[in-house]
Amino acid sequence: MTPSFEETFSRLTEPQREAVLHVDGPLLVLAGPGSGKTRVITCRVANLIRQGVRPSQILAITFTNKAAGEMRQRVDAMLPGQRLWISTFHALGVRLLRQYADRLGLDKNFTIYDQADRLRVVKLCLDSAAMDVSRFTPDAIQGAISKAKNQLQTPDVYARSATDYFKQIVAQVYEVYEKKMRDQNALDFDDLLLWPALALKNDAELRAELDARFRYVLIDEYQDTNKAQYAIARGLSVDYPNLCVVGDPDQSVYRWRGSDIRNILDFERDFPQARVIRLEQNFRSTKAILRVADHLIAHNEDRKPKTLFTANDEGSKVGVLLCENGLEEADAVVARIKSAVEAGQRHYRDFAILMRLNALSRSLETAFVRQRVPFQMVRGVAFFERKENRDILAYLRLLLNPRDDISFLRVVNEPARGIGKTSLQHLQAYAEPREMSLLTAAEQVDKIPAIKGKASLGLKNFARLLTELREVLDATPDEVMRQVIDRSGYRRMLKESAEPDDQERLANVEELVTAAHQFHEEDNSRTISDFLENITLASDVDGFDEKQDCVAVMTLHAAKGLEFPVVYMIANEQGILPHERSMKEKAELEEERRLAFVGMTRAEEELYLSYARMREFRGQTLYAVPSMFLEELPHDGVETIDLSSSANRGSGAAASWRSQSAGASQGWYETGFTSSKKPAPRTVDPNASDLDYEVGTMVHHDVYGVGRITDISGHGVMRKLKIRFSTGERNFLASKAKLSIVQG
DNA sequence: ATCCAGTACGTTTTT
DNA sequence: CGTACTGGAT
Repeated sequence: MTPSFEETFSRLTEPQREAVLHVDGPLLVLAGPGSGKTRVITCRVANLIRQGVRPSQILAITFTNKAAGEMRQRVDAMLPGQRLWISTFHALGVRLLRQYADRLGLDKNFTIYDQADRLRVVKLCLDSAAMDVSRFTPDAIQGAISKAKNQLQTPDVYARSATDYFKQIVAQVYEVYEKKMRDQNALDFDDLLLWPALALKNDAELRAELDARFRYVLIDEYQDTNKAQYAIARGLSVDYPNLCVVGDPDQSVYRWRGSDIRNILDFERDFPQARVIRLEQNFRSTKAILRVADHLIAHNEDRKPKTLFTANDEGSKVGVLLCENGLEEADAVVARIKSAVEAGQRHYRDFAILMRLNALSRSLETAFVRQRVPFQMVRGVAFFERKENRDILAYLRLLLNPRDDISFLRVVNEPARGIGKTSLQHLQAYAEPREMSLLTAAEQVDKIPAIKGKASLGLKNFARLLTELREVLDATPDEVMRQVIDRSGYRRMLKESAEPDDQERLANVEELVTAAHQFHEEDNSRTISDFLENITLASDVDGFDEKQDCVAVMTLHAAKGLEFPVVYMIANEQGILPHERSMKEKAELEEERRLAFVGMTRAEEELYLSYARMREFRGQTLYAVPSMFLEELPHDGVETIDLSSSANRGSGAAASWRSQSAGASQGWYETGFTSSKKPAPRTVDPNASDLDYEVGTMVHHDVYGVGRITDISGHGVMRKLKIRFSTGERNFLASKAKLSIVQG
């Protein structure tokens, strides 16, 4: 399927070939959007191997695991069976830290804490240090710590530079935070970069060893590297400065996460002998799309100008769609996609809808369900963030790392074991001075006089449960998980619950087991520990499956690196794109513009930018202002299409609404067109499932047998059915439950 | 210890 | 409009 090296090489342009044939010494490839970057990187790796470089000496860094997987596949197609190291920076960090754990004073079974976990840790720090930080949110403190780590600042270094009051508070918390993390044998995302970076800096021997091991280093999306990542790249390229970085400053969109655009802008200064190659021919988009995107990005002052060009067709003009409100925008976009597919022009997989905020996905979801158009929300991680799944994962983490107090606290009373807040306070008071994990303390609960009765018994049972479960850790990942779910009582808790949502939770937990099973099927050497690591390091796009024939919905950030025949960018309004929190500083605003640029350049043939006259926000409907970026497009390059209901009604209604006061807009709000709590009439809201349920319908369920629907509530995917079986009444989600209608 | 009602509070973007 | 957390009652 994938063409051979010769075939691919023969079709490359001159600058592309130049990049591919470059072997030794530093190389900077400035690759515009759609410039065949992936092809060039893959070919270059293949060429290195053909030139006699051992695959094990090549390290390729990608931005997501998905990109890593794809590159591995492509290289394998050209040169089958070669084992080279392709991963993200974070995955590289984990592997190095596990391998060199002893040398760095780490326990190699460390747990990786995500955003939510580290916030818990910060809160624990604030509690235990009894600090008055009411002026600052834990989140702000956590953010400051993360930023410090991105800058390679350890607590002592940070403390020295802490000038203002906030920083002084952060410095104190940072120190306690680090101690807690060490006690719990946990590392956060930033540590996965910080530790390797510091190790390379401080351990000359280790640095030399790794530098020699990875003689050829290749980094994609280099414009989005931060200081720690830069230090890693640099440390691996001293004795063997064969560092090839690929990127596009105009696509740098992670400044807020510590990325430093200077890394790419200053590459030539860091490596004066560097070869610089520009890839400016675009193979992806039509002339019309490229011209509009290029015109927009030219408004950024802080950039290296470049000339993008394409030999592709002119194509149709970029469409700017005006809608009445967010709901109609979602409906209109989905309807247009649907009719294009039904006209036989396109497949659903040809379309992507891109948005600035995840919060915008809700109205889209309803529109998709209502119009019965298949779609995938590219937000793979969300599933694992559901409470029930996090609980099960916490059990597993605690099994693998008994010192993980965060996970302990999460599940010790889930399901309820009669262990309340006060008992846990006693437990913590016992454990802390003894430098003991909470689980160890629980094992010796008999020595804690303050805890007695039900709580004492509960803790003992919990400790015993974990000891027992630890014995099954060698089983397959899905089996371990099943054991956890069953023996912890979690399954029973959900199964016997009367809560309507708990049946869905049970289904989610089952799905988690399936995921673990599939993970093991793909490669049966992988363990439960690998599974957890995989989930934690997964990015949103990792869950995106382009083979499925459905419309892809994702954030602009997630869309980086992807391409689609037709792209819809929604909510092009001031405050959303650019985001209101990024409008004050010029540097931030320019990043927003780059984000818009990234979105627009994902499109191959058609591009539409929509915005609404009114947008619902925190339950209130407000007038929206079109994005300033729309004004920055070439006027003759776009075609405006008014889809708003006022235009369709052909009245002057829009003008009168516009002139109305806030009080009048409240009246509009109450008419039920926006966020009315009243369920919409059934005629405009067919249910999510193909089956038409009504109260009184007799249905069959695989587990409970035949029953009668007694109540229906909710809409779309959240449509709920109450069904009375001979064994009692139960609630189901219409879209999830395995039900069939019983005739007669 | 647990449950519930009431309220404060908040929204970028993510490895 | 949600949710996440608090403080009350049971």
